[in-house]
Amino acid sequence: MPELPEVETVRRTLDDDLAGARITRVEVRSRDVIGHPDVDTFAAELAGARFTGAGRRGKYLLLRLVPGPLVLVVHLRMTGRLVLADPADPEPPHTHVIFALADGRHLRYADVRRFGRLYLYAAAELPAGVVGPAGAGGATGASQAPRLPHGLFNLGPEPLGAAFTSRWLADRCRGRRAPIKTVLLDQRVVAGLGNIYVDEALFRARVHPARPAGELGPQELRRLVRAVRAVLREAVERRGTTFADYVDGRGRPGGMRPHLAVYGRAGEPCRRCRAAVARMRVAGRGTHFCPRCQGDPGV
DNA sequence: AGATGATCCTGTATGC
DNA sequence: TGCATACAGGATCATC
Repeated sequence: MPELPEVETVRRTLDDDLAGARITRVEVRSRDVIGHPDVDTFAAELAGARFTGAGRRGKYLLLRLVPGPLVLVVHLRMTGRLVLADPADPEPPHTHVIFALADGRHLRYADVRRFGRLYLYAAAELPAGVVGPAGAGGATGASQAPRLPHGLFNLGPEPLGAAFTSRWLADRCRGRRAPIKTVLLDQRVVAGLGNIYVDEALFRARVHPARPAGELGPQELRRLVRAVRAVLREAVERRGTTFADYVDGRGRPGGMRPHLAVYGRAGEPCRRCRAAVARMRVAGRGTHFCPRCQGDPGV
């Protein structure tokens, strides 16, 4: 499942490999993977455009192009893959979009479950810089942001950036009885965490995933912010986690999986205390944790 | 208003 | 052995 480290790894590979490449033709085989605008406009606007660089916001990949400037926004969701390949290479199953490049290569979008989406925007339509926090401190209460087309317009701070602080997190947790895991998975709170790294961060911070968010103390929140940063930094360094589907822009799997402490390790010994890693359901998600290191959910 | 559940989708794993 | 069902999950939408 591509989360921030996986998307960042794809970004880096494509930023290196795609810069300067010009699109000659766009073939959309599955119309439902194009989220905006309509398919014909999407294909027509991109034909002839040239890639200038790759960015990322949360789990969204942002491929910049000229003229326009345009931004091709890609969300891989669960099983999406964006891979640059030689057309002679065997095509992955469930290939839905092909960008033929002037140099002969193909950028392919494949997605078994077809949950992922591709969007095309004029750069001017996208929020400038960091979208999430309104800047002014203590802006409690109603965030009067209107409901916008999709999540990209309503993202919280980057977890590896300066705006993601224990104070920010504390403000989002105050008074909430929802499990802390639910809060951390909310992309409006912090942009880029998914099921794997949330479980890993909670383990590193020694916080039980089902703890009501409003009951966490300042020290726990500080630990959590540090743990989120540490986990994501290490995962980026190891180029992401591959279970079944994830590969980077060159088709290579990530190297983080053997280093995960709890995710996917139910029944195996905790790396810290040797107690069996447990699995439960929190916020409708499979949740992995160490019952000894991460204490009680309640109180 | 905040939280929960259904929805999308298909490969893989489990159950009988 | 084979078929049927459960499960995985990010984000969105409907419904408490």
